[in-house]
Amino acid sequence: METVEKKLTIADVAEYLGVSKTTVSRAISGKGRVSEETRQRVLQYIDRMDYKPNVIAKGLAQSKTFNIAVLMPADCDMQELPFFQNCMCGICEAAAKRDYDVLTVYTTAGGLGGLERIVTNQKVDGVVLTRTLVEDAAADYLKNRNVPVVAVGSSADAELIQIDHDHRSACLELTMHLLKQGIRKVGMIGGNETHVVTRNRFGGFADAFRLMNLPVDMSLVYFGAEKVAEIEQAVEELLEKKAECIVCMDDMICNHVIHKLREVDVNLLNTVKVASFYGGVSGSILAGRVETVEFDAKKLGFVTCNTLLDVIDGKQIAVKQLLPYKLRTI
Amino acid sequence: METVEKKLTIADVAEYLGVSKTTVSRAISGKGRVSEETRQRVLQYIDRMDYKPNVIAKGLAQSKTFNIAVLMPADCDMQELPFFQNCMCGICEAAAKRDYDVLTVYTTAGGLGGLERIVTNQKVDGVVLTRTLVEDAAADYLKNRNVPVVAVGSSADAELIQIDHDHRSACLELTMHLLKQGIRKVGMIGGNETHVVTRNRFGGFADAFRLMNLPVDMSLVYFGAEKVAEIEQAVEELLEKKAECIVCMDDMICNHVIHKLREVDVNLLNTVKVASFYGGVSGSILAGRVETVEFDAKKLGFVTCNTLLDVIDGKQIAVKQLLPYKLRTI
DNA sequence: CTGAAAGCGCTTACAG
DNA sequence: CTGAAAGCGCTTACAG
Repeated sequence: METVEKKLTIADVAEYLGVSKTTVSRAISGKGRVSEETRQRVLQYIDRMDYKPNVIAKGLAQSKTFNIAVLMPADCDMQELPFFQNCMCGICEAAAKRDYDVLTVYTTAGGLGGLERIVTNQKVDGVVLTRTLVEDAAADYLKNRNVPVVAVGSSADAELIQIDHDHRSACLELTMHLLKQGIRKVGMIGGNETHVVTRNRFGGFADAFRLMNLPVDMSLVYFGAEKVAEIEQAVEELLEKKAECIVCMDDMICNHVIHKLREVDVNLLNTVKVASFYGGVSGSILAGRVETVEFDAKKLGFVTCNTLLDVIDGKQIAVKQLLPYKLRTI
Repeated sequence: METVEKKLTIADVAEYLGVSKTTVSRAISGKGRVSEETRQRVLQYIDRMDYKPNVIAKGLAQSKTFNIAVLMPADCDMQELPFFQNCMCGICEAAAKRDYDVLTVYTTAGGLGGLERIVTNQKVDGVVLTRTLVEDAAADYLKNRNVPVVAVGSSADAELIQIDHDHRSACLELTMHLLKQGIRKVGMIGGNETHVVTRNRFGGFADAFRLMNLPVDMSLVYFGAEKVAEIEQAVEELLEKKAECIVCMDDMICNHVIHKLREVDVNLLNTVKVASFYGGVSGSILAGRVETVEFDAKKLGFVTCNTLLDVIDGKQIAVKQLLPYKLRTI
């Protein structure tokens, strides 16, 4: 019933049109001179026949794979998952636009995971790191092998090409926005203090106070709030200390802070301001007047992937790129 | 400083050893006769030199890619994410073991997304569907193109090879376990009633009552509980109706049920039993004596991938495979 | 058991 | 502008 028609090859096209494979190849790729007339005949025919070049063969001839690998943490927790997922989505989108595909490789912190296999098997032209560590075995491995790498987020490694949102400036601007409203008792709840991103955000926070010639009250700053109980505890203390505003370092913290505030008093959000870094994960829970800096993990992935492909194409790339952010009230 | 040594090829190996490429190829692949002595010399040399065959070239020669694609929903919500993520992890693990790699393709319900590109570009040998729909454009597309497909979960499409946990038997056994303890007023809170999995689980629930010659009290059964408020509402009603036990359809429901029960009375878990289908997502929240049926999304992915690779290898495969489950108290 | 040769489907100097 | 030929790095009938 169903005939499995065999795939058309460049040879078939050439034969039918009475030209050489060379000519067909050139007409398609756009490299090398072909008369406009011949080009049109070729393009028209392949369009009509729905001919698609075999990317694998093309790759072999050019010593390329048209694949990139994305290193995903195998050990990330539920909170971080949406970030990586959105990031991945953006990467795939950018890759597809340039006819690249994306191989997923899982690694645990510090390990190489499936990376070695994929590299020695020569299945990718480059790699994007979605998580950078201080001692990054994967980054080192790739550097030694001369495989193009770009990282999502900030890394201390000055040789590693990296793309990140400008967390410091963002937090500076967010805080400034609060201070300019006359708010002085600003609380902050953040996660792991050793993370680069946490430090950058706090840096911006402190910058704002400095610019306004105000002291930052460290008794209102809480780091390491990773569990619900810790966050709620911090909120309680901040309320006791009469904080006028709470700056949250991420979605999860923000959600718990809002939840806690409402639990204490449904109308508390009218008096205590909440500000947050917001990845857009759980918008439905937020409903008050929350000042946010919005980040777009998908766009971050998109830009990172494009940068990697530029590197693969041999373009000169800035080592560090910072993406813009927007302030918004949600 | 750093010399970029060019990759060893089969020709280099052959030349060094003074044999033909054919022989080297055969020694490595194990196909075709080669004297034991020659084979050893080859294997030893390539091991010493750390030679790895170029998988792309191998693929071209065999008209294979050694890639599979995994279709991921671009529009899934946070609750479902861990399932897909774990599934993906298992798929990648199984693939790597057989020297395959995994391309990720995002699709929105009903669409083809990047699938078409990847198929016409001939970049994969098969596809795993992580979500099956009633009207599945992707499944149809692949079927028409004769590309091997295997689905995670249950599908109504009788031609589609599918792997799933045995939700019906699991829920039967779980419910039976409760009934045998003398519990009679069993409540159930489930999600979207139109999902195959929800129906299967409810089917098992009802089966248990039937086997015990007991009626199922539908006033204790709640479907469509997707929001927190709905779940909490259901819990309240079940408490009013003096339910002795609440069977939860998934992790999220279970977490909210436990949370709600504790909120009403910290010790309520001692009197009201909770039973749940459990993917192991947020164990830390669970702490009581909860009867669970545990499912392992990672293993599901692992098995599914292996099945797909078997299909690709031309093996005969059962259309439907059901994975075992375990009852546990956590 | 072993090898020369053709082939997988492209690209790209090189020559015309 | 166009093409014959060699090459990318493997595999695999076919012949010995």
